[in-house]
Amino acid sequence: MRRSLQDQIEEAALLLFSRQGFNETSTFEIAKAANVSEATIFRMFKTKHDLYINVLDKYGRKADLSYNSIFHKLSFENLESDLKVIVESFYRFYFDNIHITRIYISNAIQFSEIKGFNYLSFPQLREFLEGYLKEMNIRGKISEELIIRVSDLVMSFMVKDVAFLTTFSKVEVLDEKILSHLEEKWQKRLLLLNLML
Amino acid sequence: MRRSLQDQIEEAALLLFSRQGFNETSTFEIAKAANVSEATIFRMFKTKHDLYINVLDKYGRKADLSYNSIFHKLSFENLESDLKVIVESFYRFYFDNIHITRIYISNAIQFSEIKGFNYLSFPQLREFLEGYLKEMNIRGKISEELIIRVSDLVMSFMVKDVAFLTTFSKVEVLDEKILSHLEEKWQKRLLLLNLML
Amino acid sequence: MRRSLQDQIEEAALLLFSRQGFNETSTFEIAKAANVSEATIFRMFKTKHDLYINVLDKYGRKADLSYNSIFHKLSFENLESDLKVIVESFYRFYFDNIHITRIYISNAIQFSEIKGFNYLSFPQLREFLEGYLKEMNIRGKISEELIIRVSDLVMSFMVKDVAFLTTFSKVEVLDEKILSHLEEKWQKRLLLLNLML
Amino acid sequence: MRRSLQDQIEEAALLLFSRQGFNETSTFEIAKAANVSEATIFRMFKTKHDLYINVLDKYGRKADLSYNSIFHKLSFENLESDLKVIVESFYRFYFDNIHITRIYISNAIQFSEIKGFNYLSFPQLREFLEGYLKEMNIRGKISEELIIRVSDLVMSFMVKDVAFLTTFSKVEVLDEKILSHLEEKWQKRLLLLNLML
DNA sequence: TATGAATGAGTTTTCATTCAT
DNA sequence: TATGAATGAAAACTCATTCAT
Repeated sequence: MRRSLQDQIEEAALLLFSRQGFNETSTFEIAKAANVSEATIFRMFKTKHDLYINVLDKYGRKADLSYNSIFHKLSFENLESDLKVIVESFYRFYFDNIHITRIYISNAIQFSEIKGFNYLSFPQLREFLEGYLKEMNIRGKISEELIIRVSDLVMSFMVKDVAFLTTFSKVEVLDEKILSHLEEKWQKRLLLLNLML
Repeated sequence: MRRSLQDQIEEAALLLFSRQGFNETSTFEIAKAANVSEATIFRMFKTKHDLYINVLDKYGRKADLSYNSIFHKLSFENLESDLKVIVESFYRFYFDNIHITRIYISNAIQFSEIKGFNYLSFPQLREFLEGYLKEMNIRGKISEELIIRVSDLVMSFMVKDVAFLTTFSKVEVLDEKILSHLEEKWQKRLLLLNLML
Repeated sequence: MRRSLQDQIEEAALLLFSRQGFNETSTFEIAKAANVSEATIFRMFKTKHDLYINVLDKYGRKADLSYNSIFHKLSFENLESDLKVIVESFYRFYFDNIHITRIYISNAIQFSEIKGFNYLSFPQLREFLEGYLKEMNIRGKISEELIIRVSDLVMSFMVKDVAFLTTFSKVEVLDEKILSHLEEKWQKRLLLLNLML
Repeated sequence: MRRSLQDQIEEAALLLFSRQGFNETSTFEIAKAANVSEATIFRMFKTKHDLYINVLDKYGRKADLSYNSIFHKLSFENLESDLKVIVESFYRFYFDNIHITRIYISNAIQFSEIKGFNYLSFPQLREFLEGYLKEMNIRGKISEELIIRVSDLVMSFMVKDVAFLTTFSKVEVLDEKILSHLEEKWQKRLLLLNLML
């Protein structure tokens, strides 16, 4: 029961911190949104800042890419079509974790606790990508030196897109319209990648 | 004399807004940093928000790329070496205007007045870059269709670097160490560009 | 317990608003007088203005003439002696509600929420008076056309007295001296009324 | 020239104090309305309160009934028609001096300097009225004891009307509509006076 | 003389946090 | 355990008043 209460608070906080920022979100608002009293929040978290860190940590950890679901969609034959699949999966991943993503991006300056870069460039995502590229190298589809270069490029485009969509454009849901727009962009980007091969 | 005082206030505000954000900076802090009373601030700017907008506008306008100083450094022969010059000039430009740049990047979510993207991708910088590429096209050094693709790529890398350096890493001065690190990165990026040619 | 605290605040506010006016009374003063912190006031009332309206409403409603206590003092035989009784009751009523009365009178200009005239001319008081006069008409003691004329005259004198006593003379308690002075005045005024009969 | 400047200030202050009250009117507003700097106000008047008193005194003194203009309109034959003339003159007088009148009425509570009653009941107006009634007594038109009773009654009605019109109804100009409404009221009031004769 | 510039002392209001129950 | 009640500290903002020029 208590667990559930703590969850309620953390969820409400996540959403509000994501939409309004830390200082713009009052504990009163969080309490109301979580359907508890302010006092309850402070019994569970020493300070508002504590709650913040807790939320970051919890949802940061939770954000976990399900590799298998991607793996079995890959051909390991055609780099281009595989990258399309990977890229879309990544976008979906970011937007499935939209709130934590946005907090990391937009509050990075004020809170040194956030090592946004690492999170955003998502070591795991990069790792996954590089894993795939290595496999492709083994299979003789790309040269070794291209592994890092391709992953750099792909992550760069991804991160930039996500940052701008979530902060400047305040997009919270990745609908069909946005997806097709991104697909178009990547059509051209993949042309560039083809050149590298 | 008055001008100077207003300048003091605006400068102090710029710095503090850049380092701490809008809501994390109190008018008291600004007053102390500018060596004036809070009342003086409010005589000159109706509200704190007014001061903010004013600072953005003033330093936004002030940020102006001096084209000539770059132009005469360009060979218009070797794309790679020219791009190196341009890219470094751009970095320097962003860091000469570090505070306004960071404000635009980090406060974009909360203030719709900020069209951070446009500013950051600096229409003028992009224009300059495209101008150069067009010239190179005329001189037969690159194909027409590459103009936009190259400029997109260059700006993407630039913006991402600047965003991460100024917000996540809180770098305020572009020292030799960072420059050489960036140069290294670009070494590889330019290889990629070469492939496109 | 909470009720009591709110009461404290409202009472302190009533007194201070009555003596000094709205703008001349700071929330700090009210808090001090009510023995609470300013924050408590603002938890209970969204704004200072809200507190003001609340006080007006609460004490305005509370001000309620107890008819019975007057009725059984009336002879319904002698108009003059009955009017003396009524008039004194009215004065007492106004001074029992001295603070709300004074607020209504003196702040009417600035706050359109206050329909001071209606309050001051106390529909209920006038109603009561007219009720009595109608009864006297039925009993054949006065003509019908005199009902409204007498009530007008009596209310006019009353309102003027109360307004001047409470605002210009700042009287807060209706002591014997004032009462006897008013009685004297009414001696003459009743002579006038006798002429009308 | 300076005289003119002081006049400007006093006039602006009179108007604003009348419409908004003392505390609701800032020296900045007065300065702007008077087309001078705030500093100029404080060179001429030690404090804002000084300015207030000065304005009251100046315009209080200035408010002066022109007896002659009324006198030659009186018949000294018919009390009723003469009173109509006098009463209308009085109303006009109050509204010609609307601002000072309203200040006296509405700020009386807060400023003990204002002896609003004396002003409002305008010793001179009452004097004039009593002077007229004495003359009528000499001419055998009314009994001596009625002099004071009639003047009391007339002044009571007048003062009440003016107070309500200027404060509750915020009337500033005595137009035909209001005048005819007042005339109607006095039609009935004069009936009452007739009874006294 | 007249004023632009500057401010100290205050105002209303917010909010994270504590505490008694 | 959960919370309603209470608040200290600070925030943005106002304004009468002073002072150098």
